[in-house]
Amino acid sequence: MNNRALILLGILMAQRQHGYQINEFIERNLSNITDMKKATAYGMLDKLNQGGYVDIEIEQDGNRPPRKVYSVNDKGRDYFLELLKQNLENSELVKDPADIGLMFIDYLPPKHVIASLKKRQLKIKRLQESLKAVPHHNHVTGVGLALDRSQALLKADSEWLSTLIQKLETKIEED
Amino acid sequence: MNNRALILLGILMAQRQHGYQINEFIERNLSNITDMKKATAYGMLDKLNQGGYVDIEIEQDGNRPPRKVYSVNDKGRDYFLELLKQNLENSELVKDPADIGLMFIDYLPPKHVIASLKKRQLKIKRLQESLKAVPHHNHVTGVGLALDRSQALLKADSEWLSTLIQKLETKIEED
DNA sequence: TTTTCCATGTAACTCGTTACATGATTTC
DNA sequence: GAAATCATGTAACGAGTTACATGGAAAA
Repeated sequence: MNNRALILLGILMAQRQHGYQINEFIERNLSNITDMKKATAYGMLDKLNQGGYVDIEIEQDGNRPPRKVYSVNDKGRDYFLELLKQNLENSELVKDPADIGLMFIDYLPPKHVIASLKKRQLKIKRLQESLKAVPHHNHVTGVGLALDRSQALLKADSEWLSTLIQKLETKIEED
Repeated sequence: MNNRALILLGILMAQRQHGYQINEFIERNLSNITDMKKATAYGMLDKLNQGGYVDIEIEQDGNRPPRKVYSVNDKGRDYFLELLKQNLENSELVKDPADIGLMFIDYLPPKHVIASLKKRQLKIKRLQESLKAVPHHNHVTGVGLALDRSQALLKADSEWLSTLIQKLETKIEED
């Protein structure tokens, strides 16, 4: 249900952290997994605190701005494990925008379609490369596992696209 | 950019229709492609009319409620083709909730993880069957093409999951 | 005669993003 | 001395969903 909460609790399970740290981590390491923005994270962390899932301690380092350090408590740990279990069990059809245009390719001349799909192919290749470029010091488990799945799906997408392009090309030659 | 508009214009490209008809079509035939709800569609159709992309004619059949029949005009046709081209060219990483839990499997005993992932497998199988059950009178092109892609991705997902489960099982045996 | 279908619409709400505000501190 | 970093937060906005309202007609 609450995937944002799962992400935040999961990050905090590794160690207590303050919001800024968490947001840095999300931006730097989870950009391929989630779009969660800072404002959303800060708000969610407060909600998790109000719900009694995380504790807050305020710390200060010299004259730097004070920071709220969040840590998962027992209730939060249970909640996390429950959310995790649900997430692992679940599988839903993702409504992928990439499907939409495919429904209507008959309205475009086949040559145009092929040209557009080849551009799509290129973008997929770039995505694949950007995923490969992610440092894989944690590539067996943790974040790396999620990236591994993304790569598998990208590969399948790319292969499917190739055969579609081929079909369209042979169809053109038949004229 | 505007995928809802693309869907509605695409549906209207086939023939002029009134809102109720369009919503029926979406519910019955596009449930695997989009989640768009009635209120959203009605609102969007009005917006497309205000934007000058679709024309409205009011018709009445006997004593039934009057209906607004929407049809794509020339400007709308151009817009549709532009949106279509953009959509076909595009490919972005889908942020799939199914990735999230994978990052945290180390917090759960391997046996629990395996059990949960097997449940996920089952759900994927069910999704595959439900896609196969969609009448494929239009399965070479049109909606069928989008469903074909979904099936390819589901298959890849399922295969990836299987190898992950296997890895986890052999890991357990090593104890 | 109650339910379902036809046909459209709107008001309230949720979730999340954008954009901005603050203020000290280190870096260029 | 200007810019980037640290650290948190809020107000305004937008897209979309939920839930409801309407009212006649057909089906059960």
